[in-house]
Amino acid sequence: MSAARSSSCYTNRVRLLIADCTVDYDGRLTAHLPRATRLIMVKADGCVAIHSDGGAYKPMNWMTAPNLLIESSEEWVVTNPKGEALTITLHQVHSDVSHEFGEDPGLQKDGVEAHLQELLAVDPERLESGMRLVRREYPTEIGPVDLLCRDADGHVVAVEIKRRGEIDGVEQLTRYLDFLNRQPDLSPVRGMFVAQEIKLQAKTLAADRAIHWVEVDYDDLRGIERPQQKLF
Amino acid sequence: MSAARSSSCYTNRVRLLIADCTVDYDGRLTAHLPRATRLIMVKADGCVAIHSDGGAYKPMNWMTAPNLLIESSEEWVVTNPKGEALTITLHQVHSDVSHEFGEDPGLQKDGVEAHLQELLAVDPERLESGMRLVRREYPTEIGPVDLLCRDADGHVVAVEIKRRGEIDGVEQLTRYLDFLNRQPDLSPVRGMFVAQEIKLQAKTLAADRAIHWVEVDYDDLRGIERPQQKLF
DNA sequence: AGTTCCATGTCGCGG
DNA sequence: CCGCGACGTGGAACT
Repeated sequence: MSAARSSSCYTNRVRLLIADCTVDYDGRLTAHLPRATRLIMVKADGCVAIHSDGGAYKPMNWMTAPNLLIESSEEWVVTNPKGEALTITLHQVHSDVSHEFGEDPGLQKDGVEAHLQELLAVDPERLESGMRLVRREYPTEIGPVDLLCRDADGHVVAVEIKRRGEIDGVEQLTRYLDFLNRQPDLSPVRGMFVAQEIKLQAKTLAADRAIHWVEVDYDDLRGIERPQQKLF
Repeated sequence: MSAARSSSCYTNRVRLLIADCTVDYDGRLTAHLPRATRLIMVKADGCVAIHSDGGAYKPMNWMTAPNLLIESSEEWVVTNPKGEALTITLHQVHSDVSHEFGEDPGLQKDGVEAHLQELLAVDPERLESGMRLVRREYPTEIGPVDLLCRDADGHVVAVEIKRRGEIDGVEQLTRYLDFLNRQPDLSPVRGMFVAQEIKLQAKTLAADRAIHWVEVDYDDLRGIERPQQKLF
């Protein structure tokens, strides 16, 4: 039996196999797929995904790169350095094609939290008059605070930024405040919860904990970043 | 131009299109894919996924069911009831095949949190000497506590079980404790946070709130479940 | 339908 | 490489 060895030797190539197969995964959990017809996709980076005809974009089983694919006529064994293994038993192959893809220019995104944070770090006065940035991603024992600022009076303000303001964001900020207020050099620290849109529940909880909240308009902020756009 | 209308009219069928395309998504955010060769997958439930040749199983862009696909020769427009839209402009179609799949028997899983809970409910002494189970899924106003136990001294212990212990698990347990401690027949209730692996931050927060934490070994627990395996 | 919570989450960034 | 938090999280179970 000749076992072809192939890991990261693909180059911009996707292989699509439609086959009657049985699948076993043994790794972070144990899972088994009884025999049926499915799509097996092998991407350029060597990752393998087994799709059924439904259930959205998530495959039923998969292995992410980097991994090693040992392929014989009836069985594929995919293993990775973490000790996970995926075994695909091929009962009948209906189709096996592969296609060359060029380099992909990649996805361009807009409107995420990181961008909001950037814009507000540049101009904290948007949050409150006289606000100055101390540090972005200010570290604490239980995680980084999005923005640490000082207000017009020189008092420290911990700012938590979300795209959408929900109750767990207020919880997160509350935890930061608990820890920050134990540091004598910072205390008293007050909180500010910032999002494009804040749910009523979150506003209520914030108010109850004396945390100010601010809804910011993303397009307004962008306008500030590129004011020349408004001149024409 | 004839626009074919097709939403949930597929039956156990997957369509695979390999095409030079441009993609725009406008919904929860705005995203754009410049022109390149990609795989477009349409599943039986009408969901659409656009894959490049790398980057694990997650597609670069997608629309989950239910949605409406309006298809012309050069452009596909996928919309859903939430007002999101995916527009695929087809510059050149290299391949367009579809395959009939039978009914899929579905995935069989093992090793998830529910199983951990079962094993610990059978033998709570694994958590602490003298621990006895009062009830699994003990109901509170804000949700069920995984295990409610009594320790060797007869004090009530609320146990939260996770596969991996992170900070929000500690938050969840804290909320349960708040509620449980308001019940005079139970109070004082202490918390115990249990997982196969607990992150340092979660340990820190738990310790800060006087919540004990225990890391358990899943294979050990299974060994207890099937001790006969060890006899041979 | 709305909400909550799990997930083999995946992904990207900063230390 | 690990730790941490965001994500168009997705998806399932439960109210």
